[in-house]
Amino acid sequence: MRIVFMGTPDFAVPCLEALIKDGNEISTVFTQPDKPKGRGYTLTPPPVKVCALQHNIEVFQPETLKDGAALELLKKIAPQMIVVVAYGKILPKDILDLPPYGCVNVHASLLPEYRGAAPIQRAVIDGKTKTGVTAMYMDAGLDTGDMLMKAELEIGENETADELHDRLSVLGAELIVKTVHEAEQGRLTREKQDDSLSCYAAMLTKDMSAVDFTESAQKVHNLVRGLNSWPSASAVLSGKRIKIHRTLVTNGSGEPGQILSLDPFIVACGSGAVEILELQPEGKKKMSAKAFVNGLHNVSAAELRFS
RNA sequence: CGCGGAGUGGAGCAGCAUGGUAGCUCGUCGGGCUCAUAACCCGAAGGUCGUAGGUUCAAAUCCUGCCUCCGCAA
Repeated sequence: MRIVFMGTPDFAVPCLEALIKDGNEISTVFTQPDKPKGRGYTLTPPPVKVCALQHNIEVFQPETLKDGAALELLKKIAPQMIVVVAYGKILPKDILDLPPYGCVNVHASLLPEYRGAAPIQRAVIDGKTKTGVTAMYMDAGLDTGDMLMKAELEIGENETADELHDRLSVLGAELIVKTVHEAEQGRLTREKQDDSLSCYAAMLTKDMSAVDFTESAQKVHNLVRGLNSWPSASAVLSGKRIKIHRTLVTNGSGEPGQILSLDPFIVACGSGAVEILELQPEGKKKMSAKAFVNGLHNVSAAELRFS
């Protein structure tokens, strides 16, 4: 099938690669403009662009799709289908209506749950045990179009959002290839989303990264997992800011934030306790809790505390 | 030149303002104790202190350039 692909971050790359490998004709990829990133504000191309260029596919990075230039270009290409995976821009109606096989989107949740920007992380933070990917026709709303196909998977009890992200992106790649096949055969069926079951997964911000140890151990653990590896859960330990990368739920009780033991490194929560496995002091590399404790000089558990 | 922290045996740190003996907690290896052990005791190996210059009788420590890693911010 002749497809125009639109996507931006890592999550979209396996989908693009799978569609290429499947033999579809992809002459053009749309992705977000390069943006300044990291220390020194280096202009960085989005992962989808890097992938597309490796396959000698033409890349367009319009600031907006609304000024007609994008529509004109698309009319010239005349794709049979437009596949959109985490592109990050709203497609205007005249583009949505252009391809005969429609505009198909892959979303990293079991819709109608977790519409929006951060479905993977929100599912982990909420302690969900199951999630998946959904292929759907796009309409004017945000992730509100009719659903076509889904694939599910279980979330591990200690799985991080990053790990889940990687698994879902592979699952999404399989799903979009299947969806394209089914579309070619004319076998797709639409299913309307039940809006009453929907919820919105808003974008993550650094404001949410602070761990509240008065919460239950399970909630703390879920936040740590869900915010890994960005923006990361963080807390202040005896005046120093640290990121908390990996935890386990364990037994123990004490004042929330109190250090119950150094080896293993255990912190009391509102109910239960979490063992911190991996952390990162500000300005330092990520390290095991064991290594962190080794670096403390004659400090006892009682002298440390999360505030 | 966006702001800031840091490079010291395999890991995490101290030492640096007041230059002069390589330190701490672990890990590793050997031995001991023990029914046994991740526990305890004894012993050992392992570092040109990121790199290139400079100052000095003498530099991990003071000065300059470069490389690398990380936090913030985006």
